Amino acid sequence: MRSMASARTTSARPKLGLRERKKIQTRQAIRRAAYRLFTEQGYDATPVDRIAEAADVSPSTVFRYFPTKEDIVLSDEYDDVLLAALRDRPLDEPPVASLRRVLLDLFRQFAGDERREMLVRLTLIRQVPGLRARMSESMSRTGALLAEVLAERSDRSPEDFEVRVVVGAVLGVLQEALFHCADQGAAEDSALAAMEESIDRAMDMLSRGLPL
Amino acid sequence: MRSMASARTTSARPKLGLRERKKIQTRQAIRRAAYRLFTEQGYDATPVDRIAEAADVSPSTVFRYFPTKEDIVLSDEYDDVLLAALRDRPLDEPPVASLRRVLLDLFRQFAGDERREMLVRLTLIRQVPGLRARMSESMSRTGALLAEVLAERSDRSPEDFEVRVVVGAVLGVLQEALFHCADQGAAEDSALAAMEESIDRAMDMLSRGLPL
DNA sequence: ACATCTTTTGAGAGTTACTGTCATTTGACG
DNA sequence: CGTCAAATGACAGTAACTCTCAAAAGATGT
Repeated sequence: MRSMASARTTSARPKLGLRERKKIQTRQAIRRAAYRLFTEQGYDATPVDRIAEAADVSPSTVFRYFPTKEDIVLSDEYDDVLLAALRDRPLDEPPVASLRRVLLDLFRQFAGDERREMLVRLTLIRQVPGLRARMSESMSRTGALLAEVLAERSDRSPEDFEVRVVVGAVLGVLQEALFHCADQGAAEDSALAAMEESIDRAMDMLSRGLPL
Repeated sequence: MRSMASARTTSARPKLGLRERKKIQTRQAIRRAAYRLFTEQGYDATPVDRIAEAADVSPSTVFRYFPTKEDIVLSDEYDDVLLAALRDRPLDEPPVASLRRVLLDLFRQFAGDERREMLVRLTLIRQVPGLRARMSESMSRTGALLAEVLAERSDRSPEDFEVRVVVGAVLGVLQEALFHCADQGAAEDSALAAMEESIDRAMDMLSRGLPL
């Protein structure tokens, strides 16, 4: 019935069995229904049962696809992209520079539909404390992965303190930039551009040192 | 029945009515019972009902004192101390330096009992994902408060981007330092000392810039 | 086209973290 | 000691999960 948006996300192989295709469909159906209900009536006000109903699946199925209600909003597949991109940076590039590039590239890759969805997600996360909390955690989980790659690239132990500090700082700053944008510009397109700029500025501050 | 530990925490006024004293007592009773059960059988494995039982209060009462189970582990009163201390720093001191001082002073003030409790808390937080998540959030909440004070001190708007970036970086780094220590040294006293040093090093990196 | 095997789904029962209400208890105070 | 306000406990209800098991549906070989 619908086939537009999945083209780029399903980039891997067009050779998918009916089973796999259906899985992707249900996943999207659940997410769409959820986003719609969340924006209409609010996150807390929409029980999972109603989402299931709207997506025309059983509650069990919803929980099979998303272990928690929060995951419906939070789960994404950017980690792998990020890690791969980081590995591709030249080895002599300073880590903060690499991180900056990789993050900015990621944001720029978002197509129109993805952008709009991203804004919905961000405002939801902004408003619901539970989502904020879990997002911070998933970011620091991503951070641990990034730190591993960085450590590997500079021949350090995976738990090297300095690497972790760098990543911690970058992510702390990133989150701040993200929320800063979500705060001001719920205003469509400009918001994303502003976000890129914010990230850029923040990273500059980090590599120059924080005098302020 | 018990009155030893509350001496320093109750520093404000010894003029407490029986009511207030009992409130403090129950609060401590609940927390102690919870910590004991958590370390004995694990956080997820101990329902609130059992905590209530062990603390000899009703489940309702537990929820009255701690809105969520997570709050039993996470709630503390350091924010006010931190903010007050930050306000007391000389105005010409660079913000990162102020933050460093204020944070280190806080850690140094901890007495023996408080230190041990702190370690229990940290390892719990480390192990339980839900606690990790909510801790990140409460830290960024604290961050917002710190940012306000810093902005005020340098005549900026409370949402000033640079201030938020600075605070974001400092807190990101702080969390990393905290977890780093909790990771390695569950080893009693040395852990806290190591923590102070970690914070110190991390802050140094921040103000010098992140070249690595 | 059919039989079989595997994966996905739905139904239902159970647990637990909360929320709200209301009657009872208990410290505060004149 | 009586009265008022605050703290407590008992209870009912909701919603997010978890587990189990049987039915439905896609994959696979003949």
